[in-house]
Amino acid sequence: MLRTHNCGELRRENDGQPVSLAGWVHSYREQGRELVFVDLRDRYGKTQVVFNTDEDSRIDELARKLRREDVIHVEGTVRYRGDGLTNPKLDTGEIEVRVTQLKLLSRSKTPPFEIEGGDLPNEELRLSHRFLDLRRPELQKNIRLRHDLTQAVRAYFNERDFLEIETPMLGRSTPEGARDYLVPSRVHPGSFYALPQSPQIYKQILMVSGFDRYYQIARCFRDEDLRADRQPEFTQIDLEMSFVDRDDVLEMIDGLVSSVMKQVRDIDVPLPLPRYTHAEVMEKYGTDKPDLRFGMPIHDISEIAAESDFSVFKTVIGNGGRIRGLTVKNGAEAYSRRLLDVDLKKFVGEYGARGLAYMKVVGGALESTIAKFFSAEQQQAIIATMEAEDGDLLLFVADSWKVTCAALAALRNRIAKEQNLYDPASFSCLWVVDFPLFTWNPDEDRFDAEHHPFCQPNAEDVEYLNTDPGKVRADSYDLVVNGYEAASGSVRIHDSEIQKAIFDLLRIDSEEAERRFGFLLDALRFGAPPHAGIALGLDRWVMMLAGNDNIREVIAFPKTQRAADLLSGAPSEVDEQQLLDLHIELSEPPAAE
RNA sequence: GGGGGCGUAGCUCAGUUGGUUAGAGCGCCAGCCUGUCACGCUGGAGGUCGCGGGUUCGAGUCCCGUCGCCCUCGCCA
Repeated sequence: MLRTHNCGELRRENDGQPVSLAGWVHSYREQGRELVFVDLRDRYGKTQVVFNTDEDSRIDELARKLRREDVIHVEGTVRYRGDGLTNPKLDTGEIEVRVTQLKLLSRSKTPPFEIEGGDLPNEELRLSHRFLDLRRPELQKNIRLRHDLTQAVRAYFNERDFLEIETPMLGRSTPEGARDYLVPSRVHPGSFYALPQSPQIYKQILMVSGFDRYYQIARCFRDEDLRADRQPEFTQIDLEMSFVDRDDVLEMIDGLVSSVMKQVRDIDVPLPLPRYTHAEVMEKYGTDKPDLRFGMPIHDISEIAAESDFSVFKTVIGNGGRIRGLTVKNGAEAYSRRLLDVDLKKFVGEYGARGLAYMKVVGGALESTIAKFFSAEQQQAIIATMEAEDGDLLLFVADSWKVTCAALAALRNRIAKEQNLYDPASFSCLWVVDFPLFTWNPDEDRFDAEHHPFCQPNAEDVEYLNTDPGKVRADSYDLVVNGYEAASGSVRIHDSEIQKAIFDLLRIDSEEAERRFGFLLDALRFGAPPHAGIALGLDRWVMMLAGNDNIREVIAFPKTQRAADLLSGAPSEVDEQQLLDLHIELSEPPAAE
């Protein structure tokens, strides 16, 4: 071993002890020719080491050549620094190591950015020099947190009879859902594997095989556009249970969430986590993943507006639309006319809203350019419906149901942030249940599965399967944390006849269904237990627990928005021979250098 | 595919209505300094203003195109 201690553990009690340390030169301070201080750093902390000619002039000579990020090994003696000479900012600040032997293990080029202190460099540089970026304490902390979370998850499931089972990365492409990452087969010309979007089918088959309780920290791949909270490869905490119903899964995850939050961040989560129906949150918050760290629900004034003289609202209602809005408490003064007419209007426009109407509540009545279209009685009705008081600002979107949802949900999040309506360090966890089983796809003239095609219809709604499929609720559930989808799951179909019926509704004919999912259908015909499961987005959980809003901050080697790895240079062109082996011919030659 | 933002020294940024030799802080290099710890002091080096084209007597600045990064809509069973 090169070291007896790490750089974060020496204390005054170690005074006089001979030690050896190794690490990176974090900073370097020369005091005249014969006294040199170095803060030596490793992932445990920093320790000041001292070189002094009194001890050995050769060491001192070498010490003066040290530069930041050089890797060195020192031997020496721990010494209390002396009264008035300690540094309270360092855990090891009461002591220093007086060096008697110095060895330069590795020289460092001058780093392109500072490891600590100063403004963060742009992300491009951070990603191309990720090995340096990862030395920063923030990322070290995040990666550590990720480890802690993963271990807490494993411990929780291991204690409850779950088996951790791996499933294939090279699988079959199922064109439903997200775009697949494809891997060409060398031995089967013209055929491709797909990287898993999730281990969905395999884990269901594991239930059929009798494994009863499965979990996996599973890497998943989706070739879709990236966002701040989305990477093309990401990690799910995936699990599946047999002989359970919805509530069993929800309770299991309630326990997981509270246990993990307590363990890794000492956060107390009251159980059970509240449950809302999909219909309820869409009506109240306009989204299936509401951030409930604050209130500000959506209110609907369609009925009042229909009776008013305001033709813009009446036309929308005549076309089957809705007039819905938000009440910004004490917001009347907070938003200037310019902000409302330009910024916020443009903002809701991104979600398809053609306009943003606003009113202020002043002296118990409405003040607005459109107030004149509403009678005194209607104004009172609006104030009552919006639960508004003097000084409040009312914001309205008049549009289709869908557009009012999207625009107001986004607006609600934006305003809450701007108005500091919540503590960003707080947590709100909730379940959303009873999602619709299908959504109508007008482009393809058919229904699409809202969750995935293996989701069990709610028993009460089975009668609508043939008459009104849009009405059928699914036995599915999402866990929402701070406005993020943090987990998603469902009770699965374990009857091949029902599964076939669902495929029919999705216009996947039996031949096609057999071709795509035959192995699952076949498995379901050999004695499938009722089963249900869920998958949690590990990266998002770590991100939230790290107090971050960017998933790249909790992934060691993330990709850019264009799915490139700036460190390794992936994706890259390959040799002609590799393409030949894979029977691949490029339709367009790559651009010349 | 659409919308928005950014790109000037190694890093973070400033740079006026288009006008002399493009600046600052940090970092880097050299020297000085025996108790520093954001050390201090003195001096110095360092620029394809992302790239290409255009307008102009003159472009970091204006116009067109293009590349990269970020946010976002669509997309993400």
